[in-house]
Amino acid sequence: MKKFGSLIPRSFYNRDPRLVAPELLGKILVRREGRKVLTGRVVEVEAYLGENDAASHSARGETRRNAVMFGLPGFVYVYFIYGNHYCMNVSCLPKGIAGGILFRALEPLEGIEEMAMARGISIAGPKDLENLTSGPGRLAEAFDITRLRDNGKDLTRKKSDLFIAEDPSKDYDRARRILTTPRIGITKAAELPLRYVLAGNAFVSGPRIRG
DNA sequence: TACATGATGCCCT
DNA sequence: GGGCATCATGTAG
Repeated sequence: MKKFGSLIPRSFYNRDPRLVAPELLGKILVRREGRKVLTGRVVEVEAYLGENDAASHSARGETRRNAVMFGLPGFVYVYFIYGNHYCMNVSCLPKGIAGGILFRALEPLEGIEEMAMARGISIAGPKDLENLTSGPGRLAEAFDITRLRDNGKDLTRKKSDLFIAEDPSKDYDRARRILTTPRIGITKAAELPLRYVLAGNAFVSGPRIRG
């Protein structure tokens, strides 16, 4: 049985992040580590816009750090935050127009032992599994996503060691329900409802959301 | 060159 | 629920 389906094409990302973000839920993030494969289902994302979004890194124009957000859609933007954590985004909209989506939580599927190793924890119970990739810093650490290794990488090439694919289990796709909430951990434009989660999913970060 | 700040997570109460 | 580690980046001087 196939673990992940067809690759998501660049045209998928060549739209407003507010349209791409909810559709990204349920897709599969794939990391190749040599012979091993790590996969996780996207269960929580946040949209970040361009100039009209004060919370976005691209709000004040292009710099060397945020250049990927202004480039072609479907590329990885990784930044380092709070001296401790990496966060992973994918660029949206055509070249020259900023926009992107932050990956906030995954449901780990394959390579759970490798992820736990990367996180420096052991899985002793269901709570440990739920916390494995629940949060932007956590999922980046579990998938060994760093700025040096992954920033600027093309997510739409299957030969890449990092890409996004369809979820082949259609039953899950049918059952999904999407919830929209304000974004987490920001001070500017905090009221905008640009966070998207799969309702009721145990791997969503933050307080439990019933659905 | 210096400094303030942040799209977080962990540990302590 | 709150404090804090820790550093790349951006902006000011």
